[in-house]
Amino acid sequence: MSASNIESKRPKKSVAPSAKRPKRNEKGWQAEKSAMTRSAILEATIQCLLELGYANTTTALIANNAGLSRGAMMHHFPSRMSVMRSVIDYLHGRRLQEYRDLMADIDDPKQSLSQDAFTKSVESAWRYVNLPSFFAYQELLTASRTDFELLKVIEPVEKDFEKQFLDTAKAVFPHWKNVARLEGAHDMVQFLMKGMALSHMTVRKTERTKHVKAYLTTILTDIYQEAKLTE
Amino acid sequence: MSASNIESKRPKKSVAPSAKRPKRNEKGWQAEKSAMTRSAILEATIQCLLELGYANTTTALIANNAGLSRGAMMHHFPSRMSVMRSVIDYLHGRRLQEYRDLMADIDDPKQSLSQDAFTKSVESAWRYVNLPSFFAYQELLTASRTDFELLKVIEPVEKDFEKQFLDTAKAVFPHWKNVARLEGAHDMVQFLMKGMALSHMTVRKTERTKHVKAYLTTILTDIYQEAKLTE
DNA sequence: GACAATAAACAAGCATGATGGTTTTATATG
DNA sequence: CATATAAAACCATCATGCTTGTTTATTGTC
Repeated sequence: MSASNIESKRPKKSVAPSAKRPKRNEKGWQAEKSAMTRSAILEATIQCLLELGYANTTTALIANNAGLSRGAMMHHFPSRMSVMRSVIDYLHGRRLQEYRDLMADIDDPKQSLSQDAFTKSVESAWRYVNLPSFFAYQELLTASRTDFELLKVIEPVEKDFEKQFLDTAKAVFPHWKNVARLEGAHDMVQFLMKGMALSHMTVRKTERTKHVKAYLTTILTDIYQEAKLTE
Repeated sequence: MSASNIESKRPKKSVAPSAKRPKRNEKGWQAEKSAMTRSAILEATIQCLLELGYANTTTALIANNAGLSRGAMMHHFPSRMSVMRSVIDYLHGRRLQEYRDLMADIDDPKQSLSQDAFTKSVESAWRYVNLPSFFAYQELLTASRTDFELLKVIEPVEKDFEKQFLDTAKAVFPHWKNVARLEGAHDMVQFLMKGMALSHMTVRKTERTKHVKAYLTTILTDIYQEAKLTE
């Protein structure tokens, strides 16, 4: 047996989740620490999903990445799938939050929607599909195509997500009254962004991206103008 | 973990690739049989990719699906990666061919491009991203994000594919002179179709799909009209 | 003492690549 | 033509390493 493993087998304590650590003599210290550990495991899992993909995200790697032993991890999550379940829920909320943050303050409550508002929303949508959480979730979604267990978990979440996602878009554009047109525009944006994000553009990526985004902005403006006529 | 396959362990001879089988006393029978076996292995691999995903596509399952022993398979392809290499090349050609077939006879050589031509091309693009070969390739592409070995194989192929893909689109629309606009339109179509194909639309899938396709058609018409002005 | 958190060791299963051996086909030679 | 020999195709089995989930042991907290 040679020391072939470059990485230390010992869990590294480095990954302390970015939060204050509780003092040991406080009330509820144990509970809080437990929550922090859980959170660290979820973050570590997401990291693994991003760097290694779903298939290679093993329980050992998650534990190591979170800075604890595999046994400790299995104490918090009794199986690999149970970790994934929690990660899916975690990403569900996080992605919605990130989307809302990105889309905040776009529609001017005082006036009708301007070209500028659409430019901003397209840019936000593009940023959104480039977030780590998007790729991590996408990894789970892709795996669920051929993993029935995972599909059972992610399907209802996905359904709820799609609804809340659309509702958020509606909330962002309160001036846009024609709901059917708004939904159509929402689909256009999301499908385009997703298609771009998941395409391996081998040449002139930035220009093409820019061009598509610019054109999409004009499309949105057109749809909105037309929608206003049929209010 | 994966769906427990209750299939027989014994290789099934059923998967004879859809071609005439050569007579055994002919000249070059062995070579031809070898080619058929290789082909059967590639088809079996694609089948596995579709049904089980890249991670669960094991050499044992491929061999079983192709109707021969693992040993025999390892004779033709010395490693799992070598199978994937060949599958990637195989899909490369096949997908281009399928796209060309779908896009054949769209541009009327006698007249300018009609609305009908764009409707047809959008429909073809949609069919294209719903072919098995698209999903099989997508499985490989997704895996390559976190599998460096695979990435090294698929990257140059992807690059060549993108080029030939675009060239095909150009060849399909010889009347479309403004190349920059054509490329932009091509991107719009491909990103949209890809985004739709890879989205798990949980509600009103057919209507939304139909609506996006219809709107995309009008977009293409607009882009083309504008492109004609700047010829 | 009861319980939570952690660590370490264990057993079973699976996927991979490699080995050794058998059958079938091709080819060279008298 | 007959046949010896090389080459290709094929099959069964094995050793290794990895992953999972379980179990056993240790430490610290209420």
